[in-house]
This record gives sequence, C-alpha cells and structure tokens, in this order.
Amino acid sequence: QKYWEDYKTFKAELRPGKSKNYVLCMFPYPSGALHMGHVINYTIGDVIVRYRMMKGFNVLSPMGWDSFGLPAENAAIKRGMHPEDSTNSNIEKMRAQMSKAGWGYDWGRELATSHPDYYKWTQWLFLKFYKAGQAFKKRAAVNWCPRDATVLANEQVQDGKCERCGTPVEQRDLEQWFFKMSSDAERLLRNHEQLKGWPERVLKMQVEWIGRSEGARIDFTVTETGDPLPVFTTRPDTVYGVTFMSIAPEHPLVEKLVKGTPREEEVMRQVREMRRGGTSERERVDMEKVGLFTGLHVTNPLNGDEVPLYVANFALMTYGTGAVMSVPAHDQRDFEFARKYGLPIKVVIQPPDGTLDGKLAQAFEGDGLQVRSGPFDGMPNREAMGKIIQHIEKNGWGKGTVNYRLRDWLLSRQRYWGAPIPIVYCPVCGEVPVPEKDLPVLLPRNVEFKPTGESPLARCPDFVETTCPKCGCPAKRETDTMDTFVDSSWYFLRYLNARDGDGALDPEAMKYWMPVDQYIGGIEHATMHLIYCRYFTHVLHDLGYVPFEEPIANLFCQGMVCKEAFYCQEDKWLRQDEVHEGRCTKCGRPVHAEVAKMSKSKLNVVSPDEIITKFGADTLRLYILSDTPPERDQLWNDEGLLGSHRFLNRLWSTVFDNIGMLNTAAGKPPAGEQTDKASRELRRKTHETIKRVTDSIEDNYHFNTAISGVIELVSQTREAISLMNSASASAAPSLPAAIREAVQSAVMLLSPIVPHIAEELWHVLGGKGTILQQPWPAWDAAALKVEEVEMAVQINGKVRAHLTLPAGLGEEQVKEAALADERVQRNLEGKAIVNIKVVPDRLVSIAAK
RNA sequence: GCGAGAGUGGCGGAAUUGGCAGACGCGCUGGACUUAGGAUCCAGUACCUUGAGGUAUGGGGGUUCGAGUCCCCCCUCUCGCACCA
Repeated sequence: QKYWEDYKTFKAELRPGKSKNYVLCMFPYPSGALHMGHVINYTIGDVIVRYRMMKGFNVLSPMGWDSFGLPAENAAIKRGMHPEDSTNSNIEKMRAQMSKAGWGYDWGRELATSHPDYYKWTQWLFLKFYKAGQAFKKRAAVNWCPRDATVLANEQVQDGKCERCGTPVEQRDLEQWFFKMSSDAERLLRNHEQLKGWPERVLKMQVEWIGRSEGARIDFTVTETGDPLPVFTTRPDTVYGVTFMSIAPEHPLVEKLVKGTPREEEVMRQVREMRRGGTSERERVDMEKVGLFTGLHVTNPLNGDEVPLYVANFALMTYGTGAVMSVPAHDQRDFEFARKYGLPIKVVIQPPDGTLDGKLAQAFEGDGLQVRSGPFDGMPNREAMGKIIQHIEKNGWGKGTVNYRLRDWLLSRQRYWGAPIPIVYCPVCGEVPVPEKDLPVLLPRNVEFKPTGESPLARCPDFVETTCPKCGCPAKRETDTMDTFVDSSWYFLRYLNARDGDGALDPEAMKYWMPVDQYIGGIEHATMHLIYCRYFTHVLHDLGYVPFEEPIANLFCQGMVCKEAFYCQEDKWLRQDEVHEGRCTKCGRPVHAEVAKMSKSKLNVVSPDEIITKFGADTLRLYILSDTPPERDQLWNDEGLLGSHRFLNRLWSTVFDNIGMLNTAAGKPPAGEQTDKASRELRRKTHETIKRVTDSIEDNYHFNTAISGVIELVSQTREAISLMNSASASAAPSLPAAIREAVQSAVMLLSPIVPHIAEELWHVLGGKGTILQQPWPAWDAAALKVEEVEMAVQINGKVRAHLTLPAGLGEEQVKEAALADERVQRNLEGKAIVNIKVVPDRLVSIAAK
C-alpha cells in the first residue's frame, strides 16, 4: 500500500492517443464505517481497475463522497454534532478504511458534494438549468414525510412510505422547485438503444417508470357550467360507452364546481377525507373504491350524452389530466365502481363470438366490433381507435397524444444539510437568480437545523436577508436546499477536473475520458440516480456543455451480502452466539432463522474492519468474490472465509517453501514439445487456466469461476512439486521450469483480486516495481493442445465405456476403437446397430435395437 | 394483476452453450502427523443397490443418437411495478 501511494500508481493522466478506461463505483455516503455492501461494490471495481491496467489501458479510478443529505444530518442530530464536523471526520475514517482494503484510487481527484468548491458548481448548474427553463417553481400536491419534515421526490416514496425512514408519507400543497424531467421522457426511453451495456432488468424498470402510453386527450364539458374537462384515455374506441366521469379529489375544478351548490358541504367533506392519507397512500390496488356524486354532469362531445360526475378516490391528479372517462362495460375498475353505485353499463364493443348485453359479469376488455358508436358501428375496434382520434381532431374535441407516468423531479428540500438554491426574491423584481460571480451561496454554519417543517435556513437572518442582485433593494434568499440526488447527478463529470477552480466542466477531459466505461453499484438506484444522471447529462448536452447524451456505457449491479439472522419470540433478534442448537440461549425457546441482507437491526452484520484485522484484506477480497457470481445475492459464511484464508496460506507456502528451486528455474526456457510428459501437462494446465480466468472475467465478471480455476492450478502445481521431490524426479527434468511458470502465472492471475499477497510473491520471485505494470498473461494456444483424450461411449444414451485415445483421431478410427472395446461388445450383444455418431475428442454415441 | 429472474447434493455454486451432471469451495466421514494451530497432509463424500447395474438437475409431456441446456403445459420462490385511465 505504501508503494502504491508513494509511486502514485493510480494517478490518472490524460494521455491522448492511449486507450482509456473510466471505471467508476457509486460513491458512498460517508457514514463513518465501511459495510459489506461497500466491500463487494468496491472490490469488484478494484479488480476491474487492476485487470484493465495490466491489459494496458490508461485507467481512471476516482473516489469521492456523497456527503450532503438527510442521513448525515439525522446522524449529526443524534450525536449532538454539527453535520459538517461529523461528515468530515467520517470521511477521514472511511478513506483510511478504504486504503486498508487495498482499493486503488486516484485520490488527487477526491471530491465531496458538501464542500463549497463542489456545490458552487452544483449551484452553477442549477442556474444553467433555470435559464434554460429546466428548473422552475410550481405549486403542487407533493409527498411530505412528517418525520424527516421535508418533501420527497416520487422516486423516494416506496409503498407510500418515506424511502429513508419508513414513515407513511402525507400529501401537502406546496410551492416547490422542480426539474422538468418529464420533458425528457421520450429521450430517456429512446436512448435505451445506446445502453447495450446495461442490465436488461434496469432498463425494464426504467421503461416502467417512464410509463409511456399512447392514446388521446378528449375534451368533455361540464354540462351545467360549460367548464372544459379534458381526460386522457388509451381506449378512444370506447368513448361512446362512457356512462360517468371520475375526477380526482385534488382536481382544482372540484371546489369551484360545487361551490354554492346544495352538495358543496358533503362533497368537500368527502374530498378532505380522501386526501387525508396522501397521494401515495391512495395508490394501492386493495384500497376500496369510493366515490361521491357531485350533483353535476359532463357532456360527451361525440354523442352528446350527459353523464354524472363523481369524485373518486381511484382517480389520481398525478396521472393524465386528473379526470377519467369511465366505461364500465370495457374497464374492470369502472365496472366495479358502476356496480357499487348503480350506474349504467353500456356495451360499445362486441366480441367476435357472442353478444354481450347490459348484464355483464365483468368488463369485456378484449377486441371486437364497434356497436352503438355512431358512424363507427361495425368497424373492428383496433381500426376504430385511429378513426375516432381523427374524428375528434377534425372537430376540435381533442387530440391523439402520448402520456407518460414520469413526472417532474421535485428537487427542493426543507432541510439544512444540502446545497442552497441560488435564488433571491425581490419585492420589485420578483424571482432573481444569483449572479454566477456571487457563487457559491454558502451554507451558513450556525443554524438551528433540527427539523420542524420550516426550512432551517429561514431562521437564519444573516442568510435570508440580502439585496436584490438586479436592483439592490432589500431582498430575501430562497431557504430550501437541493435534493442530494442533484449533487450525484454530475459527480462523474467533476472527477475529470476536480481541482479546477475556474469551471464546473472541462471539455477536453470529458472528450477523452467519457463515457464511463464501467459503472458499478447497487440496483436500488435503477429508477432514481440512474434516471436522474441521464436526464442531467441530456440537458447539459442540449446546452452544449457535454459532447454526448449518455454518460454511462456499461453498468454492473452487484448483489447483496446476506447472512442468516435469528429471531426469538421473546428476545427478538439474536446474535449468532446467542443461538445454540436452534434455541435461544437466553430463554431456551426455539429460534426462527432466515437469510437476510446484513443489517444492524437484524444483528447479522459482519464488520469488514474486523475481518481485515484478523485475516487481512486479501482474504476478505478473495472470499467476497469466491462463492457467488457478483451480480447475485450471496450468503456470508464464516467457514467459507476460512477456506479462502487457507488457500492464500497454501499459495504463500507454495512459493516460500520452494523459493530456491523457483528462482533457480527462473529464466529457463519454458517446457516445449520435446520435454517430458509431466511438464507438458502442467504447462497445459497453466495455459488453460490463463484462458479460463481471462474468459471468466470478460464474461460479465464471473470471478467465482476465475478463482476456482486458479485454485485448481495451484493444486496441480503442488502435486507436480511432490512429484519433483520424489524418487521419479529424473523422469521429468523440465518440471522446475514448468512449476515456475505455473506459480508465476497463478500469482499474476490472482493479482487483481489479492493484490497485497500477489505483489509480495511477485517480488520474492524476482519481480521489480509493481505487478500492475506487468502485462496480463497471455495463453499459448500451442500449449493448450492435448495429446490423449478420454472418450465416452454411449449406447442408447447411456455411458457404457471409456476409451483413452490419441487426440484428433479420425472418425472411422474412433468407431473402430469403440466397437472393438470389450464392454461395448458385451452391451451390444443381440442388438443391431442403427446409427453411430462421433463427437470428435468427446464421445461416441451408438444407437442399437 | 403486469414485467423480469431463478429452481441442480447437507450448503454456496460449476457445466466448454445440445455431448460423460455435480468443477471449485464449505460441511461431513475415515486416516496420518503434531511444535495444539481458527493448523497441516492423504483418502472418501448425489441417491438406491453393489456381481453389475439402476435413479437423479421443481413436476409432466415433446424434439434428438444424446437435454440441466431447446419447445409446450403446470408448480414454487425472489425481485421490480402496481387503482396509470
């Protein structure tokens, strides 16, 4: 580690003409302690970095800190510290832990999103977005977490709960800052074709999240007042079957429409009741469908039908137009609602095989022929869809349109620990952006930041009170801060010129290094960070700041590290040492065991620090990659860790116990065709392993099979050493050279995974400098050739015999040899051969009756 | 409900992409050695029977000389989305 540090092994420089490789791991929130999630993430990244360095790439491997945000603030409150202090001390601790793990980074590019020299540029970018109309303020119903006392983006709400703390989210009407992400929906979707190096499931999740659907906007009219009431539908072919209209309780028209009507009080009471749980709470299938007649009606522009208008809890203000044309005959949800409230059901599409009447058991959602649909009667409904849209457009009743589920990104937060939004409110000039020369808008240090629901910065007069940059009048600053996902939406660009005080982005560096060749991180960011950073880059591209649209060429999502967790009814979650023979050692009750992601609450965490202290970083690194392909969840097993430790000890002693022989053999010509059989076989194993390890890494980073390959090579090498030391050594004069080659190859192949031991062994074997400057081993195709093969003989699909034959033997000769075999003959007795198939060097398959 | 992925020994997982299922590791069983170390080394370890066989990759069909792998039906689990009009 000292060598890597002293010689700046991981310092990356822009070298035009040299192939680059940008390997990036998702930067951590500085909690102060590494956990196994970091270990798997950053070990994968480090192995790729080292492998590609040996492959000759100019590799960039940066690291930084996602240091703003709620967790830092909450932790600081709990510990009675200022978030700035606890964040900085956590960064120190974690940087030291990372170095101990042996992960190689170019620390000269380190950044922290909470440092003014970073968030200055986050604010600068915000202003660019603002001027381009991509950042704007609007009043909207937003998700509110009462515990964290702040708003949340839709992406941060899970199952109606705060993604951070699990508290049920409420709905509030607030004026908030948004990024116009919805305007990028089409491109976010379209550019998927450029993301060939992304996992399919991440793209699928993004497709669902963006939620594109084609249909039409149709303008209904409120019969009594003449107010327009547009709806979005994906089934314009059913528009003649509308028998009522549903409107979201949040819809601005509701209050206006019922005002002064006899039903006002009742309707508004219902509206308040429906809104109480918040939008997300209502977005649940199992929620009972509730509606209330407003006393008003709407007119269907196509047939003039006047149908009742209902306030309904299943209508969402956040999708489409907030109003739904309801067609109970052809939509199951509308059907159930109509049944409940005794509303008419009007069939307008007949299935090809039968005749539906008004007494349906359920909605008919399939295809058929239009009926009771005016000029479209008799037309197949698929065809009618287009025709009806044309008809609607011609008459000015609406328009064919595409609707997206993706909403704008709510970026303001009523919390302290984030980048201040650089806007000033002037009584004369209104909303005024802070001039670029006045950036950063510094986050003041002395603020009472405990959450109350009001932005903490609002209670800091020194911060709030300012003058208008335009007219000089006394003015007030925006007191909300930015969502931390804003910070992390561009950090991969900032690494390229992290120390540059003159600009956010460096065009030359971006041209060379971008896009990111390999991004590694958790799947949990599929619809958050991984959409936000794409959107951000798209806008920066449109503004001419970056020369590409997609920042991440290849993405790898690692699995979780899990471990058995034990639960006792009486004593709750137990540590492993509190369980004995399936029973709780405290109360003797049987214990329930389950495999779960390592978590403090389930008491099944293993501390990387402790493992490194006891067994060394290499044991941990090797073990975490050994058992399971890295994209899959893995099960932590203490015994398995010991197995990895034992292997490294074996490798170590293989070198040290034989160091004299190994170094005497150095430089001797490698065993060739003229040498003895044992040497040729070891050499073949060596080159097979080089190929296998290289292929395994290239095949989606399957380090587990790469490692098992090296273990086999080391075992075979140790057998060769025993042979060499035995009496028959004279029969294998080339063995020392073959053993030397095998050992050296094993060390090189393992070096990205266990770099400390590999560097040490490499030096003991006479190497100079760092192993990272050595070329990755190449296999010699000639050495892979086998001389003899064992072929299986199948008779009617069952293996009946084995033949040892020279490799590459002709088909006829193989058949001959097979039929001559005594066991084969015995099994063929009394049968006639129907067919013989030879798979060269593998097997013979005989079909007989 | 929709979408994706996965079902292989006691466990984690291999399987050259249609070619001898169970590599490698853990665990377990014998044995060796001992400077008692999270030792090490050797042998064994899918199941049933052992003369030889027979049965096995969630279940059932199919294609094929040959299927864990391809096709059809079914079951189970995991993850994501979910009143999306």
